[in-house]
Amino acid sequence: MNNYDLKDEVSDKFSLRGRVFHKIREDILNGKYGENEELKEAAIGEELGVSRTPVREAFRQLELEGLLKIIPNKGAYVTGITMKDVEDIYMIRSLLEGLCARWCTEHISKEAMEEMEENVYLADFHASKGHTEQMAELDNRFHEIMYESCDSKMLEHLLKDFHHYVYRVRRQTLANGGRGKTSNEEHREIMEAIKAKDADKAENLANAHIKKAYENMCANGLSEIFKEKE
Amino acid sequence: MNNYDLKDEVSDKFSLRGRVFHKIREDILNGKYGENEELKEAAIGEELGVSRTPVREAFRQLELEGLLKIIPNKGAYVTGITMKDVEDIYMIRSLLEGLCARWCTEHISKEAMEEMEENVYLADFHASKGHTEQMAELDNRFHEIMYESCDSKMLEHLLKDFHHYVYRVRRQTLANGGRGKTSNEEHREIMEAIKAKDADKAENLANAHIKKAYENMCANGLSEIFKEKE
DNA sequence: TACTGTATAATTGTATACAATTATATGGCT
DNA sequence: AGCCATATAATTGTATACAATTATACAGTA
Repeated sequence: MNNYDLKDEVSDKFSLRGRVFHKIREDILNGKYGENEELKEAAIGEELGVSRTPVREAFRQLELEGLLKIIPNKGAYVTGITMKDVEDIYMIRSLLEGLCARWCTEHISKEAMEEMEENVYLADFHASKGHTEQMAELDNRFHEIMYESCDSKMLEHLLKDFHHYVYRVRRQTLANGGRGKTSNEEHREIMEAIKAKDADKAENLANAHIKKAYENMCANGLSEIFKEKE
Repeated sequence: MNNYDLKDEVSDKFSLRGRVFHKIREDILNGKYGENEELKEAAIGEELGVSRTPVREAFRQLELEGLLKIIPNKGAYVTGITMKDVEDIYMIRSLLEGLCARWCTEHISKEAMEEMEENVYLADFHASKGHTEQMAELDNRFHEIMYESCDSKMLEHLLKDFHHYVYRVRRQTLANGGRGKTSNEEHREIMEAIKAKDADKAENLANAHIKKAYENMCANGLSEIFKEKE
């Protein structure tokens, strides 16, 4: 079980529709379908061994996620994700993670605060050992704790969406650079600001944290991922 | 034709599914269905004179919009929108409109800039005449110009979503207070900052503009709308 | 009465059939 | 040849039929 399947709550993995939804989304995000490619209900259904009905429902959901563009009576076309989209998302995320850190400072529970501290200490340990897999898990969890502790369903939902949307890109670049250690230093600072109830500081730090993450991504071959398509 | 039906691009109004989607959404936002009420596919379909198929598709979309919660094999339940949601959205929007104004400053076209100027001058005129209907239209359009000129599909989409999401609430409170005039003063300042290529100023002004709009909403009976439900 | 298991009904999930729309191919015309 | 109209095929939109799951009612038992 990984932490990235944030949409499971809404589109269960076990119904046909849910499985189709997840499958097509992965295929789009992994580049199986190219930009502007037309997806045919019957073809997808046959490939997955289901009828058109669940495929259609999945299409409608993917449209609202922005991954498909459906033209009535015509077809469904892959929207994909561009380098500019990634940049925009990170700038938007930067602001929203800042707000999230602020609200977190005001609303975080004792238990969540403790998990956050634990997270930072544990990540410190894994960083020293070079455990990249665990580092990635802990990084995700750190942000998730923030999302869940800001006491805003709206903001939580938004940030989780973004987080997932750039998952594929992150996965590629996280492996490369050895940002794990410095990233966790930033987590520690954010955590301490929250603990000290310094909302302004927490906001600014979280803000900067995302921007640095983006800069690091760029430095570590974000353009490589897109070079074949753009 | 009003400017609020921003989802028309994605769920056309003329297919059955599109009509069902819009109808149910309106009914939820207008309070026809209460919080946590269960919506049955067959009942809705019968009421609208269509089969379950388009109803199901509409349900799946409404789930992703956050207006329905679908429990597999069980049912669809109305989520609704709370006062806290509105507050959160306005705080989030405040940040994002700021970013939008910044990007606008960097990317707006000559034509859009001109339309924006025109918008402000025209609104000035209608404000002096007390034409609230036209003022509302121009207010919407002002923000839409910004959204469309920030050169970011991501941000544009997000802001249009939020804008629509609080439509019902805005409609109720816009009529009350005579904020039209002061609101347009703020528009003018934002417009001039964009024209002067002062991104920092544009961002700060747009930021404050949304916060003031929210404060005005609260002062003009936001709580009245929710009093029967919360 | 309270509880439980089972049968029945209601509801959602999926597949299929048919209608409407759009794309493609064919043939005649200039 | 190039163009247009028409026929044909392919694809999406909707309705219906059936399967699977969940809720409800009821009888039997302690």
